[in-house]
Amino acid sequence: MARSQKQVPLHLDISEQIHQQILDKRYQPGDKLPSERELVEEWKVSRITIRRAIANLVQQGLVTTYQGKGAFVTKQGKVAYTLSSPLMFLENDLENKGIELSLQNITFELVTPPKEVQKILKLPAKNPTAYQQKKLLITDDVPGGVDITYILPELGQKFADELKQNMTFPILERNNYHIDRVAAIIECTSANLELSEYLDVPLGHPLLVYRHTAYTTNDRPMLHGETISRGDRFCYW
Amino acid sequence: MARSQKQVPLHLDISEQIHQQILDKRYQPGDKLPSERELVEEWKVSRITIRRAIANLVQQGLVTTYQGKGAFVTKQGKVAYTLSSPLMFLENDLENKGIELSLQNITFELVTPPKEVQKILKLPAKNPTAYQQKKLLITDDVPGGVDITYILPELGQKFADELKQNMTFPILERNNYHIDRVAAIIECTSANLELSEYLDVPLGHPLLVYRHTAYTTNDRPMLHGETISRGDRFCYW
DNA sequence: AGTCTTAACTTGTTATAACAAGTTAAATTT
DNA sequence: AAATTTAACTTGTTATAACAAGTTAAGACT
Repeated sequence: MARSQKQVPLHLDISEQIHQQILDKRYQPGDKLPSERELVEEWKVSRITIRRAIANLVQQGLVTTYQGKGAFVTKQGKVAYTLSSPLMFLENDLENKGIELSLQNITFELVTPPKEVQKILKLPAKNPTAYQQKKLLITDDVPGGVDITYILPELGQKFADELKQNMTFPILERNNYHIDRVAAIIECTSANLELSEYLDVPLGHPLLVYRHTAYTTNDRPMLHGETISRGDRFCYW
Repeated sequence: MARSQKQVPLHLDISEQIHQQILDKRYQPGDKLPSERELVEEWKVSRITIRRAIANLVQQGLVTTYQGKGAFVTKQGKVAYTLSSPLMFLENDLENKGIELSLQNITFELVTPPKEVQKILKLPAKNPTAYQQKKLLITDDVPGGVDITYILPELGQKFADELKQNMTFPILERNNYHIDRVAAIIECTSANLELSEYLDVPLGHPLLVYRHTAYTTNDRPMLHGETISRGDRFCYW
């Protein structure tokens, strides 16, 4: 088993070879990898090296580990958000694809938003407050995303109850708060501890961020927020 | 130093506290964290725990380590791709922002593409070949993205030299191959070994993927590829 | 002054060891 | 038969230790 004459660390060598075995279908999605003990014997290295090799695969999203059970080849499969008809209709959009979307309110409270948000929402310099809402987006009973939105205080107060149970944009439209324009950027981050717990992913897991600001007539901002979803389960079309 | 009554592993406790110190500006972007030896003394734990704590921060993109130098708080700062005017004009787009874009051809060869690509490009069942080009996108002398594109053989052959030095879309337009429509999805992945080496990021680093297919009249596909860029440096607008 | 060597740092890799904690199925008891 | 306990797995956490490899600056030598 001629190991590529050093230079490359062992753990990388091993994880790359297992990676190749996954590509070669020796281990298929859903399959359990050999246990750490077995891999230690197979490769004649210490457990720390095997654990690092598996960690490499986990970081690449190829393998998922469960304490007490084992390490399994990750099953892929992404759902596409449709962007062309804007995000407001996400609910219907997913429904068309046969995916059930439900919401769970995490927090809803009046806060002093961070500076950037104050600026975007054009809040008054003295007493700059807005409602901050955190919502968990659950698709097919699995947490798929988190929405963190800052809403102008008058709107937040008015629709507090509704906001806790429904998608934000349709509520405004229904109540004659016309959304004139949505400025949006799509980016990508790594899960921090809070997000990793909400979304049930490991620290650093890649996440898609849809950061948006909704304006009504005269370019007056109504809300600003970000919808953060699991990068392994969603994409924008 | 009442540690949150166990339950939470030490390395997480430590990385979260350092995270908080970064937010509190005790360590600012670009600053060097204390060395592992110093942190071991400060926290009275073993080096393995400190290393794990720092690894947590690295995975979240908060800290970058350099062998022999130390661990530094990552500097942020993203560049926005403009999507509304499609990607073809990326070059001008970045130029407007004062960013210099250069290309470096990695590979350019006739291959048999994977099944999905064969289908998308409507390649003939017998002898399904296309040119595969890998290009490195360099912004301000730093690798920022990789473009992997499959091009119909007749086009690839015709513009081989040009393709190795310039952006793909403008070449086609210049030569009267009109691009009628571009189907695109944006998603997010983790860096595998190959990408991590090209883009100089750690394994598993979040990456933005712009997967596109360009069609000419009559819905005839011309090329299909993906532009993969560092999630910490780019976003789509 | 300028170059080279070296010593003292830094992070990276790997081994051994022990125990914690979650899962599963066999063995035991009810 | 059903419920409970236990034993044997699994991965997760943490400590100690030694050496490899990259960086930096002080010191020695031209």
